[in-house]
Amino acid sequence: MAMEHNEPVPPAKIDRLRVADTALRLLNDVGLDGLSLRVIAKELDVKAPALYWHFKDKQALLDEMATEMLRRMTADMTAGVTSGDWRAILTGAMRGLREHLLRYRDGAKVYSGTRFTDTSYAEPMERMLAALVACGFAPRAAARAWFTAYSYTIGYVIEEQAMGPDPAAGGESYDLEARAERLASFPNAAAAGEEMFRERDSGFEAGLAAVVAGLGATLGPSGT
Amino acid sequence: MAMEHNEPVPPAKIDRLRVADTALRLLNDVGLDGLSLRVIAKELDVKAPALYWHFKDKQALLDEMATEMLRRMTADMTAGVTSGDWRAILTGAMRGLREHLLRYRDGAKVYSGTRFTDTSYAEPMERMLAALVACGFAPRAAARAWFTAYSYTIGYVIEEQAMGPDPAAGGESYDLEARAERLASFPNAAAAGEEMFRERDSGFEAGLAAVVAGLGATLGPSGT
DNA sequence: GCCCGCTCCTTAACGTCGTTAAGTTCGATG
DNA sequence: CATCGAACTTAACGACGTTAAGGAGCGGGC
Repeated sequence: MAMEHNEPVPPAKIDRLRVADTALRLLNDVGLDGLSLRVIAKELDVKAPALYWHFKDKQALLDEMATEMLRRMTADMTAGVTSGDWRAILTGAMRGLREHLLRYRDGAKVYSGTRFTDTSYAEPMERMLAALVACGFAPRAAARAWFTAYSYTIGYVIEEQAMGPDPAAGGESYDLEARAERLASFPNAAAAGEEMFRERDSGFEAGLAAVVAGLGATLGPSGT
Repeated sequence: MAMEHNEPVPPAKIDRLRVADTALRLLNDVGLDGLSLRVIAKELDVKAPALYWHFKDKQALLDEMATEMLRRMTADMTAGVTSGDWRAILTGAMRGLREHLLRYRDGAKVYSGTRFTDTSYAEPMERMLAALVACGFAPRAAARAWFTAYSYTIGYVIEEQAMGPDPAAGGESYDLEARAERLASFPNAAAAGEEMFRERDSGFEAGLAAVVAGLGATLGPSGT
């Protein structure tokens, strides 16, 4: 049992990836508003200014977080993107995108609108687009189809996460009764709230199915 | 020319609406990051803590800004929502939504995920949904269709505004040449960037047309 | 063996932010 | 005229992102 050279606790040097990983882990505890540099630094047993050795500012750290989220997406979504019909490919990709965004509190807010720190996004994107083209999409149509489905997914998850925790899993989140009373004279709008706030998974699927169907009809290969 | 009672400069009392209006005007100058309470207060010839008489915190002010944005949308989008086919109604509504979000810097970020301060959103929403139902949509399908198109639009404009100013109107925004070089081995992804970064208006229209077509195919009235 | 230079981090501090507490002004009301 | 509440100011707090200056540790060259 006697180990030579046993370091008491290896300080585990800090690099961009370890910082981004720690920040992503903290994100679920403290939320985006609570994610200060001092909090991240404390978790790394370091003082806040030390982070400026690895990142030029906080936005660069957030960009690295988004890039790391992307890397994890592509890491477990490599299944069957190269084959099968384009509908299954696109649907599966967007499902995976949403699923990963939901893993982190304010995940969609962190992810959307940030610029990736390297070109690691290009390879999975290339595979995706190449698959669409192989199915008969014109190259520009493939890009447009991808970005359209992407926009839908991002917008959906942003709204979803802004609503608070899923009412189907615990707390009631939004006071639906009081809402119904306020909207007594707007029956359709009141019912729409019910439709939107509940059944988030199936709601996303219904919208995604519509988007994919529409992409096939307007941008898709003419033959299929 | 002698006017009695001419106040030198009417202090123009402050209320929630005037604060939100001023903040929205400033938003285009300073951006969301630069929109501090002290800046807003200075524009109103007031000190920052005075705002706390009218709003419980900054988020309440942002909510009021989003609500005011919505009021302005509905104010000049009352045209022909009650009649016509649902495709034109939904397309027109989403076009108007995007157009208004683009009027303010970070408009989509401010708008998305905020909770409105009153029920002024319900009336236009009710009109919209009632029109869809009148065209043969089931009530829940109408709500789902609306929210799907809404998510797409929000997501699109968020990405759009995060890219920076429109390259078609002035500065080059993003270094497309360097980008092309970095993505030399990913031809489809490189071309997709071109497709997405340029032609924003027509890109939005193409995606919107696909979404609307898909909604008709999957959620729309069976007869039409 | 010593010193240089580089990497990585600390200590100290600056200015700004959202926010709170306490006090002031002022017009309406009794 | 006294009072009261609405609307605002002054002062201050703690936390934030960020910068400047410096120090510990360590490698390679003379």
